[in-house]
Amino acid sequence: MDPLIKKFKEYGNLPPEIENELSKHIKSQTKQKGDFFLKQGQIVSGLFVIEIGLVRSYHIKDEREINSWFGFENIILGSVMPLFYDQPAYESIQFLETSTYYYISSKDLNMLYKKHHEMNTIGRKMAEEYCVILEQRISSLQTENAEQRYNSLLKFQPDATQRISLGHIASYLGITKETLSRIRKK
Amino acid sequence: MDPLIKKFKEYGNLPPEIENELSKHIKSQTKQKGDFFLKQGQIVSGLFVIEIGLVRSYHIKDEREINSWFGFENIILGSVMPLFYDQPAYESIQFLETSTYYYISSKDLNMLYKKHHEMNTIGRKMAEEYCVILEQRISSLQTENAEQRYNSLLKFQPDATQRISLGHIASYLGITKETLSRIRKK
DNA sequence: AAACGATTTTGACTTATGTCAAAAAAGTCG
DNA sequence: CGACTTTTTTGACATAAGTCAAAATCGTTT
Repeated sequence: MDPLIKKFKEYGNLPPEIENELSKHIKSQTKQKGDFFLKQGQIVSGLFVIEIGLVRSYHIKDEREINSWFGFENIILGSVMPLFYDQPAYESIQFLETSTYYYISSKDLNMLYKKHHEMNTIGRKMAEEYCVILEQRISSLQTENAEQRYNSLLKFQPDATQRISLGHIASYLGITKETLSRIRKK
Repeated sequence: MDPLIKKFKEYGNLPPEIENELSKHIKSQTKQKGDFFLKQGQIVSGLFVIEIGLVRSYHIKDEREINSWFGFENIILGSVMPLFYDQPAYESIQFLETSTYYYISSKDLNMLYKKHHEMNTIGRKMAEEYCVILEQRISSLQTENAEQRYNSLLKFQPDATQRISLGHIASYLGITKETLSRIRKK
């Protein structure tokens, strides 16, 4: 079974006929390090799961790249804005390692949401779970200093430090690379 | 029509028979300033809309109250954690003004989600929209300094300054009340 | 109006983090 | 391997924000 369907099934019941139809809309691709899944300003987007690889999402603010999340293997990934609003993506999604992933386009997914109400239970739960993750990140940014935020990252995404460059991690934590370098020295 | 149903209908189609059933589960209450909708640790929760009044959500961290959001009139409000996970609320929700609100319990809402798949379309869209709001807040905390975050708040919730005490706003922005007082003096 | 408590402001000082520039280290490619 | 680019580290200094304590202001109740 492809990894995206497997992931969907973790969130709710997926009747065989819907699974069958869904599977027709799922495609697999392999992209090189540095390639994009999605570029800021595009309306076309989708949901995906990485089988092997690593991705980051970022946006530009005051001519700087701000990393908003990192995506590891076997996690549902995507950009909420173009999915929900049919609006241009606020963020770009770029592969940090050569990656193989399975995806469904926003267009196809929204079509399935309309056609099969059961799919919305899965969609609702995915979105609700993502809300909880976002709330934790807000709490971390709101109350913790640089070192505590770094430790939170180590705790929840331990391999981040192995696979992601210091500069990218610093941006994600909302600090400079110099500060992160000094935190690490300890 | 009660404000909660009206709000639900903004997110998607609600067939009359489901609306009718839904309306039986919606209750209205009036609470005094200082009263709670929900206390940290409770599993029982729900979604609500305030007709008149104001509410805040907060949690305790290192013996301090950290405000996570403020809820004004005619906005869907609630705590995602107990709704999604059936787990104890991470946050408390307390009225900052005497408030009249309409609510449905998590239990009843989850029952309706199971019974009527159409309801999940509404639930999915509410959660997705909330994700977008949370992402904006993350970006603000991640990239802006204290003064810029205060200006962002003024922009998106202009009456916050009129109705919410300086201390509560400072906590929401992740700064001390002294710092906010100095920003305001400018 | 007086008295009380809570909230906000102010001042002096400390600490965390940012900035800029340069050096060191690590990674990449012919 | 050696040259080149990118990333990380280091140092000196600047700035933003926190801490603590006291005074001022505001709100509520009698």
